[in-house]
Amino acid sequence: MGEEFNASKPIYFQLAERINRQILRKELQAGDKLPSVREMAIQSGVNPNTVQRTYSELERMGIVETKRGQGTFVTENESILVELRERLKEEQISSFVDDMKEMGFTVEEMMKGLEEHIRAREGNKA
Amino acid sequence: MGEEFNASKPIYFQLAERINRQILRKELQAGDKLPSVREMAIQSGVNPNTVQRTYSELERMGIVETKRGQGTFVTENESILVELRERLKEEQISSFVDDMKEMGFTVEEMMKGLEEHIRAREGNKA
Amino acid sequence: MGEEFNASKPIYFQLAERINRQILRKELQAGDKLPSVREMAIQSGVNPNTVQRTYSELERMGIVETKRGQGTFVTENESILVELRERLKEEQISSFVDDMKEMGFTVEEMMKGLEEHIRAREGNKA
Amino acid sequence: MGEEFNASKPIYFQLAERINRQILRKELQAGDKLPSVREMAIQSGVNPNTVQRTYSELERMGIVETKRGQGTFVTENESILVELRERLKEEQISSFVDDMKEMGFTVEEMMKGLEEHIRAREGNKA
DNA sequence: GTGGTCTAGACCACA
DNA sequence: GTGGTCTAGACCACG
Repeated sequence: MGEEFNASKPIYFQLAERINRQILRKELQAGDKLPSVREMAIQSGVNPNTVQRTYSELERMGIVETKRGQGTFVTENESILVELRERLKEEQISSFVDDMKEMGFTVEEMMKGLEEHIRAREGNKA
Repeated sequence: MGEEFNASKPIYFQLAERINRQILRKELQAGDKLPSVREMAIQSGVNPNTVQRTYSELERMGIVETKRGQGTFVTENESILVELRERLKEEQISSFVDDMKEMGFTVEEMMKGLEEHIRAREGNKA
Repeated sequence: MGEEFNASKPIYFQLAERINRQILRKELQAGDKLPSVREMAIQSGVNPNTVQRTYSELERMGIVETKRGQGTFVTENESILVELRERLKEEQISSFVDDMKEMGFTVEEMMKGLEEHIRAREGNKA
Repeated sequence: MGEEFNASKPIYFQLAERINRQILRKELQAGDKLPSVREMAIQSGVNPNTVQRTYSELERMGIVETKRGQGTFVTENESILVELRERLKEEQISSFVDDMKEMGFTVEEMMKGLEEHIRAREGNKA
């Protein structure tokens, strides 16, 4: 049943992250219906209240929309999804750069290391 | 009392990571004495056995050397420290790339995003 | 309850030696399951944590592999077992030669004594 | 102050072994005076009664002789020393062979391994 | 059930 | 004082 949850961040937050990634990877597309709160609770092994909170957060961010009596859907507003994509990219990059700096690496080392890493992996694309 | 520990990775492991980063940042230099097991236990708020395990792991990796009755010291073998630096850099880069790919980003997006991020931060150097 | 432990070397280490010898003697073969940590603790009369440490060391050496929730098994990688055999043989020989030299015996005396000892024991094979 | 004592064998016995080895290595020769009980007790960091027992055992074996009012001396009876030498050699060899057999090695492997070990060490004689 | 981690508190050898 | 080992007993994640 997918990955388990981490104790360091709130579960509702991790669940939201997971859904966001599914959207980014196009596993969930604009307009797709999300599982119901109860179903998602069972799938994820968490309390329905937790799922409810996750959906609320996602709705607050404009990523999903709830239609009374029908369920929760990925927004059809593509620009929001584009923003989401940009925001997550920036977060990831930002924490990468911060971590590297915390370890004493210069930006030059990061860029050079990244290029080498990618070049080395180019042969065996997964 | 320094940062707290995360529940997702073993404490002894996180403590080792922390020390490794201190070494990378030259806060701990070759030959420097680490706090005694008991002292580090108090500083970190963990059990002395846990610190002991951390120090053992670091010793197994060659990063640290213990002198009986005297304490634990950062190895004077600079080449090991250089290797450590390279290994941690590669690990960090590797997990960054994997995470980004998992989120559906291409290598081009990563590189471009990174460059932009760095350029944007160049003005207000912290 | 098998043999008792010696006070001169750590128990976890002696237990590892014992298991290594069982593997060399083919009492434990590649792929065989070792007793669970708790069971081995009872059999050996030591604390489960001590057994855990023994198993960890063996795993670090590649001699044993753990499958979560299933148990600890002798590695199927035969070449590691061959290496183990060679390493232990060399260690045993090395300490024998060193001890003999420390007692003032020449290599000629060692070889000759060994040959005689073996020839004398050849008649009454145990 | 030399090596420490092991908890697995009685201290008086280990002390006797040590003295025997000194005799084998000619550090103590026939007729030499051993340190007084009190002095040896201090040198070795053990109780004088323990040293006394060691000397008694050595005397029972004919290896040393006590002269009232003068001290304890290595026997002048060379044949006893030769016997000692032979006995210790045989003990060492015997336990080596038993250990190797316990680990599943054949006598052929022992001999071949020993020869190779010695040949490899011939270049850099200590 | 399995192995893995952590704490508390003890004892040891070494210097 | 230092690090190293051991025990007792607890809790966890995984299957």
